[in-house]
Amino acid sequence: MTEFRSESTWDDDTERRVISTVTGRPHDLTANQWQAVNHREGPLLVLAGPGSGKTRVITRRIARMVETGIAPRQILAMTFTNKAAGEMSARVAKLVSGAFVEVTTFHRFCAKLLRRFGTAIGLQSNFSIYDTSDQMGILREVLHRLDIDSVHYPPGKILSRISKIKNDLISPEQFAQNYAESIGNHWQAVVSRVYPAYQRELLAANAVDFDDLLLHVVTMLQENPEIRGELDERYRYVLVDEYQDTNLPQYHIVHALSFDYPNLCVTGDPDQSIYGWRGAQIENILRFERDFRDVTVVKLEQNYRSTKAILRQADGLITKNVHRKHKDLFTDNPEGNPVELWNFIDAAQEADEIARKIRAGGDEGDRNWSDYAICYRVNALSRQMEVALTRHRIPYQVAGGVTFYERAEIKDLLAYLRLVHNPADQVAFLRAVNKPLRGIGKTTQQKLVRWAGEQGIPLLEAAAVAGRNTALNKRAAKQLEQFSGLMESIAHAQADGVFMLLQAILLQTHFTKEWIGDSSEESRQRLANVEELLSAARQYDEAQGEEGDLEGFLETTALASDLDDVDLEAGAVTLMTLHSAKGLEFPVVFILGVEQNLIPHERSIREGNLRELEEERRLLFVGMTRAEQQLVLTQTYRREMHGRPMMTIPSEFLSEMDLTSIDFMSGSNTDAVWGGQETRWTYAGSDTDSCETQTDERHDDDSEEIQNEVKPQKRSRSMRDERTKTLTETTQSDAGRRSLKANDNAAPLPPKIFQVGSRVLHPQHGTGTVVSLNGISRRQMVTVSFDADELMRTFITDKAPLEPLKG
DNA sequence: AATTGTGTAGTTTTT
DNA sequence: CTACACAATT
Repeated sequence: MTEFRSESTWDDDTERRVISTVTGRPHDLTANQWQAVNHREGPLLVLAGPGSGKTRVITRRIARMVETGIAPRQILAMTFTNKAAGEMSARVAKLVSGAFVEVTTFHRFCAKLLRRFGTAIGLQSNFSIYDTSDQMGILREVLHRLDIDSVHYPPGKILSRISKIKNDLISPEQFAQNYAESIGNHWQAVVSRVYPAYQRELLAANAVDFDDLLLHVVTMLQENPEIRGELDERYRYVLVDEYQDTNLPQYHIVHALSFDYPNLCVTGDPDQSIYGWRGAQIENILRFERDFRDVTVVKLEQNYRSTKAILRQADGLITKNVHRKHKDLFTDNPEGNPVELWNFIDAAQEADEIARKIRAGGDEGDRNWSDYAICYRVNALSRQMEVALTRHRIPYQVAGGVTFYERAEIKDLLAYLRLVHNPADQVAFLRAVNKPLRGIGKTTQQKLVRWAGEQGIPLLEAAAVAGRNTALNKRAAKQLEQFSGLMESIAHAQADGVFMLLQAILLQTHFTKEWIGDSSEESRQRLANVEELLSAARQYDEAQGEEGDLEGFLETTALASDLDDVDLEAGAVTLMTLHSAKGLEFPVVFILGVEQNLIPHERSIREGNLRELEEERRLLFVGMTRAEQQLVLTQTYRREMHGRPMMTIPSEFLSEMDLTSIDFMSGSNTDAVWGGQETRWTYAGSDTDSCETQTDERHDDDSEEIQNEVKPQKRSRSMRDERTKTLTETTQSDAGRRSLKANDNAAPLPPKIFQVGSRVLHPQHGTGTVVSLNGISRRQMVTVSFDADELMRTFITDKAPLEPLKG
């Protein structure tokens, strides 16, 4: 036993002083957590389940390192989001006052490196950072010049392809060469022309896109071993959070900084890898132990967040993933309420009932609005929820949407700032040049772009000498020269800080002139936005003191995210996608639309690959594990998809859990039990009248269109008698349904009871054995393996002429 | 140069 | 159905 050592440390959550034990381990850390916190030299992998106190471990570990004598400047902690970086940074600062530890995002860190070392790869230090709309601007120019039709080749799609290629660390030259050497399709042909041109334009504009921030750093580190060595030595202790979400460039960066000093600590959870579609490589975390020698692995499996009931269902789900490292999730928390599955007729009812429930929780006084989160797979689902919350007068915030810095007038103003800072910035020039309107229209702009391209000079320079361009008419040339003069004057304005510079711009350009006299709501909003930008600039200046440089301000605006201003204590219900919910926690969580084609998303089903399906499962897992006390999943009977009402199919994930199903579809309830699952059994007879399923017997190429569209009732009888064909095999005519209608006011038919393994009889297919059950209530489905042909067929229990056999 | 019309596509999006 | 981009108007 080591010598008794008395020490005390700050509890980062409660600010309570905690006394250490004999082992030196603080009371508020478990043995595993302490092992991670106390680890010093060598690679460390922390596999942290949801709610296992991962952030605490990281911050405490950083504090511990500083306390035990490591120079703060040798520590680098990297996260993905500003928010995570901000929180972590604040917690570290609280633990070790006075010591500055660099806690930053990957992108910010890379931007910083490029400002310093970017010249090594042909970038000037005042480069601009292009967001998606800026990228579009460049790309449109490129497409126009290459005479590529943007209808067949949408810029957005091209960009995402380029992004994918970049994330695979393939340079334009390599891509073009690969294409030349192999038989490519027309998309590759286009990309092999566009990608190099796009990249050239970016460089000419002294600009980088988000991917480039990482990519250029990788290149810079590869081509300059001395810089890599210097940085490796400087950052001797590197920590990376959410390592399961790193992509290839990030992997290279982290490794490049951990070669001579492999004190790399990564934390993450393979089960929460949900950004594979964006290039994140779950393999990075899975192979960590093979990437380094002598890796210490710490597993944090105890959950401090959720009830036993919630954790059990989440764990039950995630264990269905085949490609997975085993983890034993457990909690000492109470059992809590069962996880519920609420069944609704449609999205309107779904939204209304949830709002009603939240209202009741708030009114009873034991819940705050901010206790609730409503999550969904796609943003489109937020709409009806918003309507319902508004109607019930419940305050809410939607994570996502348009970032402040992406609003038109703000981007316009920022374009001036960017142009001051980086006169080569083409997108900024084109944005600013005619706002406010000064008669420099599209044709003039195109002529200027062409001419400047030929001359090989930036647009601003070309504008300054526009008189020499014979293609331009006199008037246009004069306007351009005037604009150039204006920029000159702004750049030389006696401006101390960003705030004053912005004021100079507003003054000299008469930016707000057209809105000032106008009392319309739109103008009012725009002026308010401008005010807000001014105050953001002032705050920035104050925070930075005399240093208040333009570069830093622009970087902050460029790297801002719409998640940054989600305030968890805002006293409002939070609406967000399952993706943006990662890392958050709420007492009560609703997950909307747990339906096939929504989650798992239709795309992941269509691709038919397990990898994508498993990512969808992880996504649901992430959503479920956000809940502390109460978790509710919902599904509806029909839902509008792409504007058309469709019958839904229960998510296949539902059958992988054991949820308490509650039916909101009608008032008349009869209890029933299936496969040990308690269910409120309902027939919504009156409602069945208003909708009808339709056969999808087309065999054209469009047949990937999903399942059964709901049609209004005015259909011929013959149409009504056609068979329903869902994704599943199915259903007998609606004989069953008709009898139901006749029985409208009579006692409902008892449900047929099937269990996995039980024997059944089908009039056409003969006898068989039940293989699995899926779905609930009226849409409970049963998959049967038939004796005759050994084929599996799935039926909607309630519609198929399938009878349980005894024995 | 702004307005109106037409067509088309329609996940998720830490930066 | 709706949002968006682009084209064709005035």
